[in-house]
Amino acid sequence: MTHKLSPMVLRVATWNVNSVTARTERLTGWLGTAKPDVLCLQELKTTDNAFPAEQIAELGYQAATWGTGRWNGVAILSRHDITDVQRGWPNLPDYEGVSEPRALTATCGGVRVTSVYVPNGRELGHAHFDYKLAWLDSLTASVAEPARADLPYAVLGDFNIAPTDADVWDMSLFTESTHVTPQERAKLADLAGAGLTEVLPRALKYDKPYTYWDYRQLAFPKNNGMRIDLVFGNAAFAGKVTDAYVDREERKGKGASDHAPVVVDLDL
DNA sequence: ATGGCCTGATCTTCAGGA
Repeated sequence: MTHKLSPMVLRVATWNVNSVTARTERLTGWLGTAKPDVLCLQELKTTDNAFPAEQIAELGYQAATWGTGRWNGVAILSRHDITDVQRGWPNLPDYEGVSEPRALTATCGGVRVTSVYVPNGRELGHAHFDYKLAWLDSLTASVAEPARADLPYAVLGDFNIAPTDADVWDMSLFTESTHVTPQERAKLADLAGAGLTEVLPRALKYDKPYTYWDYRQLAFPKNNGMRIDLVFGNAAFAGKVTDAYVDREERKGKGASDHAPVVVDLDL
């Protein structure tokens, strides 16, 4: 009689919390109910010292953070030991001379993950849009090695790009806008070309798995959303996915982030 | 029901978000 080890089930998620300070209660609540093993966070909007590490630790989570203050900021939370933490990568582009905290990589729970907050781009023709494209080029260069590795690896986060027209509630409103241009979408194709496959989430309600709804104009009740929080995994990661979904329930109610978490379940 | 912006700092006004 053979003895078979039970498979390692792992839940990995990503969530743009739009200020971890304003969202601490929401975050701890979601950790308690969704119970992710690994959670990538974006838009901390605070410093490493002010990150609510104690509240996170009470729930059994370690945290690696890279936050410098008012804008940006990324983190990786894990119920397993976090090792090999890397802030950004070599040749990470600056914006106006500042190296912004938009990417953090770490190994935990048998997977390696990069939490990314891709620059917004602001407007077509803006210097920030060029920064966004250059930043994505540097991301693609950085994943070349882990994309080919045997260790499951994924880039998760707020890409500020809707991969297809179907990922926007009304494309007629985006004729001269960032987030939907061929240039931006080509960068996602480059990421796929480097060996990372997109993990597509299912929707918990309606037909579109949107991840972001503006706070204004009743966007959420009307489901005027966008799918801009994405997951790209290498073969060792993508091949082990058993389910993926957008937790739109977390977008409901008072004190919600304008983004919903994306959850990926793996059977390693 | 899920309900007409939110957050943090430059702090009563603004930049940035997307």
